Amino acid sequence: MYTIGEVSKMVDLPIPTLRYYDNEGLLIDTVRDSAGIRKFNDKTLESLRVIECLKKSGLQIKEIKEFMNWCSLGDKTISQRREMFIRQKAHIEQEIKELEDALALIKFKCWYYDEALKEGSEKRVKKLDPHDMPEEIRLLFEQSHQQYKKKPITK
Amino acid sequence: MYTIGEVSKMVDLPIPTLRYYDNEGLLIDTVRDSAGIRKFNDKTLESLRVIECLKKSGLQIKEIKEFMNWCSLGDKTISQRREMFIRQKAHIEQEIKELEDALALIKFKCWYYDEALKEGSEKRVKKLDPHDMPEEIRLLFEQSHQQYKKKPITK
DNA sequence: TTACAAGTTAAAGTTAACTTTAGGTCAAGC
DNA sequence: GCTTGACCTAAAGTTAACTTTAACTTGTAA
Repeated sequence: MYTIGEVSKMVDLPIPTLRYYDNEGLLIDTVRDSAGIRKFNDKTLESLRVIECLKKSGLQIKEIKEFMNWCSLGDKTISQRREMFIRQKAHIEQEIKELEDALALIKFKCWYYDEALKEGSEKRVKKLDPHDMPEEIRLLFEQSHQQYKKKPITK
Repeated sequence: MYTIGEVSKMVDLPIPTLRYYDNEGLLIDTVRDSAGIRKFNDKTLESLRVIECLKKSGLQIKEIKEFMNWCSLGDKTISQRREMFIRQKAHIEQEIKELEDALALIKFKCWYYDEALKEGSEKRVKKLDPHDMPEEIRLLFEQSHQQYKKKPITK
């Protein structure tokens, strides 16, 4: 059994955040001692891991609360819970893909500014055509310029 | 030259968001016609791409404004801009890593609930030891349980 | 017994990034 | 000449997820 301060240190979350989660109904396995002090256990740690994960996958606190509620309703909610994870899997995969595209642009810019710094000026590299870039850099450029590629407005 | 409505459709951002960015000083190449109407060009589209990317990398609007400002100051700010991209590269790589760990937990849970659904109950799979899981699933489990691994509180 | 450390509450405050509202200008088409 | 659609502004409103504040309790140590 852990106190709120111990859990706070273990999972590196502020105490008020843990109280906030508890008040919002995200921490379903908590108990209180006779003085009203919260007592957490290893299930709480596992819940906090799942909460972090579901937050990262794009769920809001109230949706996570709903999920925790399903958990406490037992086997009859298995298929809802399963479907939520399937949805959030797709969501997080999309998010990673978008971050990778952003990373491609950032890597391209790192190269761009390396060149500019070497030459003391952006002048040359600014007007460089993708065809004249090193293969690896051109691929980064293209990956980061997939969307809204100067396509004319249809209608 | 594009109007705000055209740009809005091209980049799929609401018109008020584009005005907001402009007011915040993120869109440095914009001009106005005699009636005060914004006229955007291809540089604006490229700026919006960079803005999206820097937002994804964890920068705030006011930091992006500062960056745009450096851009308009020319060659003497090249090394600052370069260092910003190097920092944001590290930031976004860390973010991707964290999302991948979250994804590992989600994939594990997908498997978990697949099993539970097959069996009509969580009972068995809930008390399963990692050693008795399929190799692939055990790896997901371990990847998602790297942090705060029941380590006792040192002081 | 007095101080302090760690817990408690309800309620108000914060923050960033938009988003909405209300009111106004302007050019084109009927 | 009047309506419509697209633009403009300043200012107020929204939202989620905390975070802070102020006041209180409780258990241990000096």
